[in-house]
Amino acid sequence: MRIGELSARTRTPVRLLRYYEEQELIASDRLPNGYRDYEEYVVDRVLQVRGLLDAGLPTRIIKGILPCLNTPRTIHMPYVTPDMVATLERERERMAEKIECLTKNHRAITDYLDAYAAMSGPPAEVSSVGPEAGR
DNA sequence: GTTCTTACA
DNA sequence: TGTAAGGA
Repeated sequence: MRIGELSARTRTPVRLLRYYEEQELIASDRLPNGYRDYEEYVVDRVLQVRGLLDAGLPTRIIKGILPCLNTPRTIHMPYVTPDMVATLERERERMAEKIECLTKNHRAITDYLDAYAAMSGPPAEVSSVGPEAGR
């Protein structure tokens, strides 16, 4: 598939897809006309990269550990260096902290919403507010 | 109409 | 990253 389709299927700006390729996070072949041609698996690859990026990992790190995260989770011992293991452990810890923070804020919002619902009456009152309200 | 590279705000 | 320029 060409870059436009990959962009649509991953909801990722074309600009970013080219950037990921520049950072060697994804690969592509070239069509006779010079257009990029992507394999089907790249769709999942892009989604995974975005997930990692969202988790706070820099593209630099992702480039290094991506091979370890490929599915099926085949561990290529020959290429796993102590350095990579250390990086993975460090990132895992960072993610755990982020999850804690998110969980905390998720609770705060949930509590607020519950309190608001309790003082503003039955859900039926508020359910009339929205994109389709008043029609 | 879609994509490409390069470069600047 | 967004966006524009100038081509193919």
